[in-house]
Amino acid sequence: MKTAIGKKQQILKAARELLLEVGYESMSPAMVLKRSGAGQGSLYHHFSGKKELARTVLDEVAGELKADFIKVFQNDKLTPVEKLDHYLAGPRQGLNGCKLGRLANEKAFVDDELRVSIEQYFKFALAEVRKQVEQAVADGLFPDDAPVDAIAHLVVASIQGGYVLSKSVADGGAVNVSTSGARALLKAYQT
Amino acid sequence: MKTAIGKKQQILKAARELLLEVGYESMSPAMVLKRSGAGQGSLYHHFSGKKELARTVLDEVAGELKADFIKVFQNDKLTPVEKLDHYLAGPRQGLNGCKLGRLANEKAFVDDELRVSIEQYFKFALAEVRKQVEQAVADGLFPDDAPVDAIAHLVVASIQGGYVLSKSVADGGAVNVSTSGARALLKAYQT
DNA sequence: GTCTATAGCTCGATAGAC
DNA sequence: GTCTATCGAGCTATAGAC
Repeated sequence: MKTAIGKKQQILKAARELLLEVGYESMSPAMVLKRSGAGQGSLYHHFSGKKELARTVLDEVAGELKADFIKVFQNDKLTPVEKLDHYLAGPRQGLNGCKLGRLANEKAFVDDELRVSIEQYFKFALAEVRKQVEQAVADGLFPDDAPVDAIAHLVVASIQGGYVLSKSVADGGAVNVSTSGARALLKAYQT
Repeated sequence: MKTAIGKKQQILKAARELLLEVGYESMSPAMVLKRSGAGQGSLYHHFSGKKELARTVLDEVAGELKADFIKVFQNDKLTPVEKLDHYLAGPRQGLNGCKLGRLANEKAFVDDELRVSIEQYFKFALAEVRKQVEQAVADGLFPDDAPVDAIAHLVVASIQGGYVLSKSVADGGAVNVSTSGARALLKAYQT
């Protein structure tokens, strides 16, 4: 018999919110406990420490983002170029930042095991986008000499860079302007 | 008569390095003092605190980056599209991240006066890139109906997002792959 | 499994001698 | 203008009762 909602889930929920709101370095265990309503003991009973808590949340988030991805790209009624367009179309909330990409520059993610969560997600995303670009070339939608890897990187970067612009100029819409630029150029790129 | 190199300059140099290496939240005054060889008193004599120190460094950096920008875009022998291509060509060191954009997601930059340094830089960058895109349309190099603002955002985002990818997958080259994608699409966009 | 209490440390900033 | 000494607060983690 399962408990209604255990402290572990409340702690995970609070940590997920805080990782998006303030990032990893600025998220203290004390903040997590206050928001979740749990005591010190609960956190360190369920997790070895802050790092493992964050790692658990990030792996969950990465899995969800991958599922969103697959949902768009498995629609067999769309051409590869249409799938890329749908993926870019969003819309996105720029002031939050990407749940994973927003953490990439933090010190704890440089040499650390924490980075593997976001690394695996972005490698997956780049590979999925690249597949669509390759298919577009194979279908004659994009030029034969298209630099598929570069275009895949650009597609993902238009989102991540858009988030950086949104944060920098405090304009939640900037990320959607950026992706609309990518959509316009990809549309014109079709042969 | 000027002192050889005052403690103030040594502190600024150390802070500049640390802001690029570890970011703002993770840069403690103690680290700045250790690297610069100065004592506590020197830092708080020249600056009101950590925030003003960072603000001073970021304004300096923003000024330098703006100057680099102008150097590329004032070359009268290049077409607007060639200027954009030169700007994107870099190359860039992805593992460092953008000296300003890498900070955009930190908590202290959300509601804070610190953000104005990077906001002003990105607004300047977006405006400069947009001018080139507009000129390209005026010169008949880009289509008449080109979404100039969206393309300008995309150009800047291809760099910032490329840096995020480089950090995330621990591959310093990813940012240059991303910008090469933008270059390819812009080249093909010409009428 | 959850709680409170507290340890040991580092944070950003201040005091005051020279 | 530079230094050392130190403050109060908050950090991550542990101890141990229930």
